[in-house]
Amino acid sequence: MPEGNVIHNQARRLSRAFARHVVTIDSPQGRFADGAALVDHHVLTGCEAHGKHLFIGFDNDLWIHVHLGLFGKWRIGKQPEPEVHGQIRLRIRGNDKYAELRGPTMCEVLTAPEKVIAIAKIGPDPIRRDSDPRRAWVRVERSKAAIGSLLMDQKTFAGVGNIYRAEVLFRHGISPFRPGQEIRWAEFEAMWADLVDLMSQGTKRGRIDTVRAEHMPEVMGRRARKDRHGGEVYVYRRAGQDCYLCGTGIELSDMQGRKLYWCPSCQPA
DNA sequence: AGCTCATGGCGAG
DNA sequence: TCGCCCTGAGCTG
Repeated sequence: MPEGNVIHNQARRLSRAFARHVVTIDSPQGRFADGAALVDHHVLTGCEAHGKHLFIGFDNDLWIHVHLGLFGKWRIGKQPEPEVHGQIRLRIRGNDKYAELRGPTMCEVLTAPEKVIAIAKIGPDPIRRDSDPRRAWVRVERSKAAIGSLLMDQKTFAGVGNIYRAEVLFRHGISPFRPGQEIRWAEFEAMWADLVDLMSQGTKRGRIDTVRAEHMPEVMGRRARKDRHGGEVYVYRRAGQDCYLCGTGIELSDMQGRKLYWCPSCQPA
């Protein structure tokens, strides 16, 4: 259940495990058998992440394009690999490592031009140094849609998901319901810079932490014991609990079918 | 054992 | 905007 930081992390791990190796590619489940045959026994040249999209390159100029969706998962480990169990869409085997992909929304083979087109459809990704935030700004600046919705729009902010959306809005005191048109350049610029920092940190750590150092003592003292997603956050999945900073109850509503968390007092309309 | 929910996105209407 | 796809963990009973 990944946001962009996780995909970038996986791209690095896959590159480290397989780049420059001749690899065996197959599909134990069978649903990717045709695609696997196109790149099997080729040299894996490297992996790239663009937002939540992962591209795995081969020396015959073909790419595997993977999107995990909500349920997809990679498992990467050292040989010997465990016995196959469950539905493995794609398996990669090198000299000493293996990787298994389960449950992706998308797993297909693209030619190099098709890969260029796929990337062009994605907006700027805060984790990539080559991203141009002005591409996001022009979409925000002229949109009547809520900023909470724009942050989840992959053509505007590639790689941002439900946690970073909620947390970056909280950190900047911005209501999720404010239209893009009413966001000022300074606010946008600050949020973008913050996403670059938070998501890059998230890539290294493999978890999403958004609580500022000066608030940690307060948060650690009052947070609920059980929260599965793993990092320290201000509002995500904290509906009904008190805001760590002002004590107001964290609100929950539905925005385009996704859960949205915010503090009505720290993020006034 | 069965149900619900999850860091997503697509296509039909 | 809704339903649907995909899988696994964490509940309930």
